[in-house]
Amino acid sequence: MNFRSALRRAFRHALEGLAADGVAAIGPDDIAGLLEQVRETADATFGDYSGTMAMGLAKKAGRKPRDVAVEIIRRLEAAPGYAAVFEPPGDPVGPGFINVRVTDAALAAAVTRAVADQRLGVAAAEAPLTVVVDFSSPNVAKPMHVGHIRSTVIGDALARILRFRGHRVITDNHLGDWGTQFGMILWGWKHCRDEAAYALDPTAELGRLYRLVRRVADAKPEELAADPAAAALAAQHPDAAREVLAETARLHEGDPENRRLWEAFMPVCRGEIDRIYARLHVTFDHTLGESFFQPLLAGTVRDLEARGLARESRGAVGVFLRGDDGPPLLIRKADGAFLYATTDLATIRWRLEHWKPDRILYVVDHRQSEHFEQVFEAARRWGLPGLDDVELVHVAFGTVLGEDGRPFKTRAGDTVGLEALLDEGVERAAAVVGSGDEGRGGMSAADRRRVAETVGIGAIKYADLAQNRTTDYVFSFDKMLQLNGNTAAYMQYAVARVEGIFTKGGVDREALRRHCAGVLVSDPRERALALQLLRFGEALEDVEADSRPNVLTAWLYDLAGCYSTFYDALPVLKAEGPERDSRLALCDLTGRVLRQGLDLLGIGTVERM
RNA sequence: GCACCCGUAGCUCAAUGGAUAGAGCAUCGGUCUUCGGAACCGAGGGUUGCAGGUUCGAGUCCUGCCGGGUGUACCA
Repeated sequence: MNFRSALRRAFRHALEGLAADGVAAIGPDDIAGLLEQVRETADATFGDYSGTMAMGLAKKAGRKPRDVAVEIIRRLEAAPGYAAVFEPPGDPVGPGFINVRVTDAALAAAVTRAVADQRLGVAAAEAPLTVVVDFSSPNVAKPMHVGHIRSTVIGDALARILRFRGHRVITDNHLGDWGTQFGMILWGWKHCRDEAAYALDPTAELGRLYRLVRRVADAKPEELAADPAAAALAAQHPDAAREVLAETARLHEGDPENRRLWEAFMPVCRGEIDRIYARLHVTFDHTLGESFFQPLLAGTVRDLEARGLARESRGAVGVFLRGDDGPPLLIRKADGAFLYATTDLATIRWRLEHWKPDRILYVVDHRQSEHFEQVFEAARRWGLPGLDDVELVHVAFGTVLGEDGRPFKTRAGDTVGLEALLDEGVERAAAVVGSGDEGRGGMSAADRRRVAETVGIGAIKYADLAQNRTTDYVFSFDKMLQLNGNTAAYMQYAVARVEGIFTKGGVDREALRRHCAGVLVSDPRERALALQLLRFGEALEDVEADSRPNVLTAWLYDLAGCYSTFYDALPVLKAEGPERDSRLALCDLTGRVLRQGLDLLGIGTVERM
């Protein structure tokens, strides 16, 4: 049961009646926007939901806002299905707020049904869509670092949530496996490889070559001053930057040696990132990297040229989106190599042909917003069949900062490796887990390690997801591992507390779910908890609307708060009869919803911690 | 130069144009003979960077400033 959806249906009926009766000129296209003004109240003293459209409609109707509200209310009460679920709205409040309260009977019935429901009372989307989620997409030749975690964690959460909502979700890791970074490794391999080191630890050696050559090619004085090896190499090869690009171009042209090296290096690079995905419990339906689309690139450029969208300029080929003055979107370099814009355009076409999506989400750093604007615009002008009906969305996110407010780096100024970051999170979590009450410990060393892994990884993910993704965020182990506040550890603890009740009480949860006669919502704290539980589906709808997982974390945190208040004030195991069953059912549903919600965020839970 | 993003409590952050701008941390106070106290309840703390404007209503939209970040023709 989604109360908000039910109430919006009733409001739709009321507003259509208003239009039909000539009270206000409301067109069919206006209705959806007006219905968005039906939402939960900011303060429970106003009721559960409110409609605020009367104030806006007043001018259009040429009447006072309160009069319009009265007209809406009269039709709302008469709407089919309204009275079965909601109390009569009464008079408008203030300038024209229409406040609505769910009846206790309807609330109790709905929460009782949710207890017996596999989907916890969450209705699936009425119109399932095919959604491609393009996320993570690291450059395989570079070590994964803290910057990759946001795309990976946010993208995975969005995919899980959309899937639970009933959409057909296709996740794709669009690996950077064909760009200049490979030219760096190829050049490094040819000029300064350490074969013994490569035989021992290929990943580390490729990482060393990448870091070394990047410094040589960039030739920034301050970096070279700090790195004598790079400085010496740079002095020896003043033309390194150009040579690196040449290696990349040769790879793209099919040069046998570079191709052979690429094929040798790829499994090494893939193994490295797959290990991290396994640890994060992140999976993909497809991993179609840039190299996969490489055969399509020449045709993409030709097609865009043939349609008069792209043309040669200063030796390169670009799509001029803003006339001749603005910078073009380059799709082929003067040396013949293709760019990521080329790949992105070819990828859109390929996805359209093979997956027929309704929506494609690109979970990528906000710094690339201009790139995506241009790519989306170029794709529209390209006139690909079916593209007019596809939503292309850049799900942008901010930078990860250190506690000094600068981009997150080690003291030495290097980017922080993702694996080291996860290790530190788990290590710190182990210290926190170990500090708990020994009396109910009894956990083996293996259990404690498992719990620390779940809590540590969960803390890192949750901290990222809990923040509005559009802003930069400050990475702090101390804050994310706090046991209070909106953190993974607090949420996981809430789950463990619920588990504890059933263990201690020896309650058969399956039987409870089947036989619970009815949940009671007579106490305000029971009522508040029940209502919050039933808003799970609304929270997921809101996450989808703006691709914002922090809406779900905030809702889960509120749920945990409702539960704590309920549990602190009212006896559960010590209650008797129907009241005991009712409260146990609320506990059971809370535990399952918290667990499901965390699972949708890609975060694990434990039975004891 | 131009474009985009950001500026909210001491700190880290919330708040689809709605009602009294909310949490956590920190500070101070309270509850309870612990159904997991890793809890609960409460207080103080704000001219939402500044100045205008639109609106019944602005942290949110528009304009101009100030401050910070990012991007800006051949990296991704």
